[in-house]
Amino acid sequence: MASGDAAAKKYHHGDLKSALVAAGTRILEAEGVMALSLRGAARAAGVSQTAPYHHFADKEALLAAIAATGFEDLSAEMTRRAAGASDAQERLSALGLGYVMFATENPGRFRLMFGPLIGEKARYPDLLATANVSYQMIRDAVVAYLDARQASNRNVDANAMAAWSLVHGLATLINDGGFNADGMGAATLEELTGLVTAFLRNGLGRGA
Amino acid sequence: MASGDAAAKKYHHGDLKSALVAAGTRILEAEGVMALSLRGAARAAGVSQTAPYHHFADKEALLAAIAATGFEDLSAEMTRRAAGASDAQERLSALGLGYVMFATENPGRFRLMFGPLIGEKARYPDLLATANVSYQMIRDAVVAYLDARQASNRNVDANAMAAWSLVHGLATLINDGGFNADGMGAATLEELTGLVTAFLRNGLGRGA
DNA sequence: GTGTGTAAGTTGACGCTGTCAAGACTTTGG
DNA sequence: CCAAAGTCTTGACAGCGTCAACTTACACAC
Repeated sequence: MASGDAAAKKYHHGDLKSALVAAGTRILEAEGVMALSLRGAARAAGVSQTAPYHHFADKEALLAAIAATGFEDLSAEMTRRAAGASDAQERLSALGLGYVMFATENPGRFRLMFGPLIGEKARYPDLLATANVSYQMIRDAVVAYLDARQASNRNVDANAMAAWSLVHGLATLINDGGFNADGMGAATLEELTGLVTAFLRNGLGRGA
Repeated sequence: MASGDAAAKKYHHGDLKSALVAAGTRILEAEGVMALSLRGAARAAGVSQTAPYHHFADKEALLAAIAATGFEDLSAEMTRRAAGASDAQERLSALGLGYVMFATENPGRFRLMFGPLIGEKARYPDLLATANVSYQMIRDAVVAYLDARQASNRNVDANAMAAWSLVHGLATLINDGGFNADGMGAATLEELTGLVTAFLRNGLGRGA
């Protein structure tokens, strides 16, 4: 009764839930949100159209699961980028860069994570939990930054939100905004990172 | 042959294109993106399901038209807010506040304007044009701000992008992010505005 | 004014989607 | 070893975007 090497064409798939999330992610990044259908994911996983309903309540639940893995990967990317940081400011910049990099390398998932296709995010505890991990990383880095800087405004939540807004807006606008379109800014990613760092430190227009 | 007071049940609607945009906008804001269908908009406008195809190439074209009116209203809101500003910094803050206010008051349209449902925005000249008007307002205000401040970094596009990112990220996160959900920041809009202003001026943590 | 071309509306149909109902197979626990 | 629970199936329904073919109304040339 050893299960063998391949999860071959058994009647019971074995791990259909993960397979659907993987297939959905692939379709999402390859062909866009509009092309991601529950039936398509089921086809890609080699099961019938209604099999997913034994693992997800509806399409939105699958989207939420995909988004949750997105937050996991986002946290991982930020962790990786910030690994070598030697002080609070370097760490905050590294997190921001990781955030933007994840967004530009996984635009489909990033849009899903923050977009309107998942109506009530609060209904998916896993999604909320993974999202909170990412947020706490930023928040903690902001706290350390404010400490190291002996900042005058210690409203941590507000400052964290401001820092998050900056990188989130940048990521969103690179993906969805009109950048590169007809006169809108043409700065490189490196320039932007430097500018964001300077912005964090000294305000607008005071960069290197 | 006077046309009378109401655009009654004539065979020719008269201004179906505008009616579809209006109906679509109403549905979008009232019931969300997922509930916005071409057939539904046609029903709301009192015409058959295929009538829209005489005015829009496909559903995406209708979405683009709705998004274009969104940019018009965004520019109008920013103009209104900035009307009383007495210096460059006040004006920039007012524009930012107008931006966030528009986003929170018209979340459906805001998401449509920047979201993935309109695949190739470059294919809709009207959309690009109206979007550019909004962007130029911000950009011009940033130029004035940098001048007034005798800023050291005069890379206008990069600075405009940074400022835009800040307000855009804030608007997006308020609408779609996990704010108010389980520990994520709970600052008021006023606090945030003040913080953003201070952020622009002096960097993170240096606010009033 | 009449006639004709074109714009704007119609019905009908196609394949696709999300989802429900009911049945068949497979694993598992007593 | 059998029953219950879990997993996957086929079949069906309404709604969607879109195409094709047809009809109605307007607008301008004569």
